[in-house]
Amino acid sequence: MADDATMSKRADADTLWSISELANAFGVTPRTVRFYESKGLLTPQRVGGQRVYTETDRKRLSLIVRAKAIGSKLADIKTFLELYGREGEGRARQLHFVIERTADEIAKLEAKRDQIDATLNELHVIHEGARRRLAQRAG
Amino acid sequence: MADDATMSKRADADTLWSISELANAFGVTPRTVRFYESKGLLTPQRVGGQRVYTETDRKRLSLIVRAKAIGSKLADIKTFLELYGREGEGRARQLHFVIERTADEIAKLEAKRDQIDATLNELHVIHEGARRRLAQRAG
DNA sequence: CTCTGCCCTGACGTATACGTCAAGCAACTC
DNA sequence: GAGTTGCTTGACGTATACGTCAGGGCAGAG
Repeated sequence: MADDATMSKRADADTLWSISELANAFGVTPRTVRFYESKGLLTPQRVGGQRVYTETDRKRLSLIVRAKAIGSKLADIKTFLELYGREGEGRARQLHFVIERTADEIAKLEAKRDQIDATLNELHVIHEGARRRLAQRAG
Repeated sequence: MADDATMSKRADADTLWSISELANAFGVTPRTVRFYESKGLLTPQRVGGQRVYTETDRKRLSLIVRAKAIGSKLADIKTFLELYGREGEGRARQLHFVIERTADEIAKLEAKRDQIDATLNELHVIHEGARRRLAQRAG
């Protein structure tokens, strides 16, 4: 099963990054990346003391950045990341944990999206109202 | 009783709240409400030193709480509130300001909603994957 | 008249999420 | 081989959003 798909993936999957390369790729600072590591969100390998990041680390950081963008706290993101890590494991309790936690997160995010939609509606009302007033004034 | 609807409406519009009543109504603490005032987000009237909140204040707090729930910072919420305040004014520069700021906020929120949708999709994949594994295991 | 309850204003403490030095090692360049 | 660049680990500083006393006032109940 170690086939072509695996091989072609490996070209990407084998790419390694330094801390500043990875940080720049996501518009954050090296300090931020180290901070995430100190919080247990990233666990890069070391080569002579220097941090070396793999594709897996990159994906994790990607998720962190996006989760932050939607207002999640780092502590929440940590459990969130653990869902990805545990998904592969087959034990029933792990699966139950994943199912419950994802359901929770889904509910939370959907509620958040509803709030955003409500706020968007209000903003549209204000926006269009102001535009109409300006148009009347000009006309 | 002259008119039930009018009366009950007036009762709402004229209802006054103490700080703890208002705070409890939104699940926050009086300290939080005072903090928002110190940041210029609320400007209740005073009666012998004591804060008295009207329906307008209540609506503002409602907006603050919701905006916070979707991850806005208090500083942003302040300008946001000012959009509501300025909407009534007719001066062209004010209208332009409102139009631009609302457009900005709309763009931001739509981007945020897209991020949430993307994350929701991933969560659904994880959730369903785990459920299938559990089902196979059971079956 | 004291007790209870709610209010007030500072002032200091706390959690989160980093930024900003400081001091030092390692590799490459000139 | 001195300088530049990039990495390392602390340690301390900062902004946000409050929590938590501390100390005091007023108003009604007993």
